[in-house]
Amino acid sequence: MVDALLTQDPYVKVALNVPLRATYDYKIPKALAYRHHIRPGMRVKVPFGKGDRHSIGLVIETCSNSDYDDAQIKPITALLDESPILSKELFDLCAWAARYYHHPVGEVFFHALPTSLRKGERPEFRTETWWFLTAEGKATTAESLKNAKQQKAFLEAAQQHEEHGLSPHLLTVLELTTAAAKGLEKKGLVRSEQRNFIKSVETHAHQKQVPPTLNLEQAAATKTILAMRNEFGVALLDGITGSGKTEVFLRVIDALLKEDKQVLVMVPEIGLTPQTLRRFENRFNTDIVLMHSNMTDRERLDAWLMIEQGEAKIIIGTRSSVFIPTANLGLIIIDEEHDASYKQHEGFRYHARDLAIKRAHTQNIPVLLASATPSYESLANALQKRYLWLKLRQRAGDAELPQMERVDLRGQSLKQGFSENTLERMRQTLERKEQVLVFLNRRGYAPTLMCHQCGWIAACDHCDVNLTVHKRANKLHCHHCDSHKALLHTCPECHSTELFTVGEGTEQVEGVLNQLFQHTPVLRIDRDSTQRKSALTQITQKIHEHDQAILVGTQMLAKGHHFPNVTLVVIMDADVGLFSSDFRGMERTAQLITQVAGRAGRSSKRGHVLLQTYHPDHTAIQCLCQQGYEALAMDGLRERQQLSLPPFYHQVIIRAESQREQYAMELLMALRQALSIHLSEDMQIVGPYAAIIVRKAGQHRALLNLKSPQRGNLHSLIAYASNWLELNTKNNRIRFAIDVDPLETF
DNA sequence: TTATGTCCGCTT
DNA sequence: AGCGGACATAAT
Repeated sequence: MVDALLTQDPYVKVALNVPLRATYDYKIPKALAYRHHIRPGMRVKVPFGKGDRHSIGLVIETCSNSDYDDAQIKPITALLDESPILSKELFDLCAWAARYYHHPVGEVFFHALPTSLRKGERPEFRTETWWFLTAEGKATTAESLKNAKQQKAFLEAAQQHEEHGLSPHLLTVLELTTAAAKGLEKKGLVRSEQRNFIKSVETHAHQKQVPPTLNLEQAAATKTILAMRNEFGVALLDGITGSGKTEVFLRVIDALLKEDKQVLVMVPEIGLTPQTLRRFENRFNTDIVLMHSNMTDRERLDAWLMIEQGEAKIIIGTRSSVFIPTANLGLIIIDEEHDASYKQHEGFRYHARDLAIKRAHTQNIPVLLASATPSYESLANALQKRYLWLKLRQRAGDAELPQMERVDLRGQSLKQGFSENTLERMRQTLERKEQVLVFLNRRGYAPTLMCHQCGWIAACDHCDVNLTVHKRANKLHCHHCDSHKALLHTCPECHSTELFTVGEGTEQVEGVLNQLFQHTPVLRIDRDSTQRKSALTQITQKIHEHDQAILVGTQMLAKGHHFPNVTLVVIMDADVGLFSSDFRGMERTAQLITQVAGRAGRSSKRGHVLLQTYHPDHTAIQCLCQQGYEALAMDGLRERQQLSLPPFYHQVIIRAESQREQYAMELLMALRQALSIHLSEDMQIVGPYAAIIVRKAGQHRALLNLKSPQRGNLHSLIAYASNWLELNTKNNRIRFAIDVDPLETF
């Protein structure tokens, strides 16, 4: 019997890219089994759903039997990979993540792949056409082609580049046409060859920078990190703004490159990648690959392959790059590790920092977390000696940390949000030909549009929020669901034309400052002013052109930018987040203020920070101004411990949403009931409660909060809950999401 | 009466 | 997710 030779199991469990927790069994056609050995991590095309629809799936395991009746099991249509597309390591990481985050496996696996591979394309580089001289072409003089100018030029070039051939890149540089090439090919003088596209072979001609001298702290940190390079470990590089963390990265990377290892550098968002990229390119003579959501599918696949095959040694990427396959990874760096954008807050709600640590653990390599304002989680780990705590408390060069001053707004008459005192300080700064940075974390013109006659307020039709006025765009914009409508000039309720705005956003402040400082350029940096591609670069350029300038912006300003001539930072409203209902409000505010403050005085001139506040005596504001972020964080951690909050307690939030008002809440009440008999002593259930913004994008939202000091019990409870939810949400169009280690609890 | 909309349930 | 089938509602 030929079949006896078959060692392959007859069935496979396949994960599909659908929000379903189940995997599906298929049989392996004999013809396929004879020729290929199907293993976990390979992609297959399978029939799925009604009609003759097909989906791409990933093989989870092969098995000798199935719970299903053989007759019901359909055969695989095609095998798409000869070897697993996901390495064992990444496969295990995804499987672990699916379990940890209680998310459907298929979606997790497919999230780890670039879009083109999700669709079933082959994992191959883009190819490009190169042109080479033939023996005949070598013997022919270009002069003999005097009638065909283009061909003559082409042949000359081909002869000049006989050794390496002509790349498409060279063709454009030398202004040669493919038409000419094809003409010569017919004459047998040149031939073409399809070659793998490897990232444009731009020789980075600029001179490699000479590394600056490290100060003692930097040198010590570098040494310590290098000492842990051959095994798993987490180091927290806790360096104040301007302390030269990046320089430490560069030194460590340099050492690893010499050992031919790869380094993954994660950054919070795309905005930071070009800047980081430049800094790295100026130092290293190696291909650096970027990975972020603004790239095309093709670019992403090429980048993915470059890393997988070890062609590129350094990758700079956002959240999703934690899943990139590597040939020889030696270190993961997570810059601005406190940043909330490492956590995906939709669909598969993973935290890239936490997954990076998990990944490093299984690959036995170190992780470097870096921040001037570490998350309370990481600080707790550092305090408990789970992470190595490396502190940089000196600014690089002769720069000093800026002085933080409170500006008491109580009883002051304000000029469009500025106190007279603040304005005077701004004037003085500008007179010294220095720059002022004004921070206001609210974009648009004003957060409210109100009717003077009847008190009507412009609200979103789909969410329980007010609409933000955007004057320049002449729109009312919902910052929660992105819907917008034309700016109104008459009240829809009482038809009065006396509509007025309440509060200020960056757009308004920009206008105000233009009025107040007519001879000073005012530059706004927020999501609206930087939407166009390269707009941010243009603005940054302008900032560097002028010595005197005012920058106005939102938290975009807080993220890693270097403005050497800014010596005064004005924080317009330091009280936002002081009385937040979210327990992380204070942490966030402190991080934001500290980061923005850190933009001041980065060169030799001392910087100053003005915090406008109505609560100058608030302990947090006082602590931040006088003792700094670390002291405030230590207080915060003590408080978290007393109140049984993260990182001492672990949380899982179950969110439910439904078009109908009460459905989500009722579902969660029933769930709470169902869970109550499975509760162990140390577990708490809070809720269900309505989300702070109950209705968002037309959906009514409720939450159930589960807490426990121990992960184990919590996870089995969630596993039960997720099953229960799958069974109980089928028929009433309620959608649910499980959020493990949530960053937002409302 | 037929065309169009909405909800439900199923995928191996 | 994405689709078809069942049922309900609106137009002809």
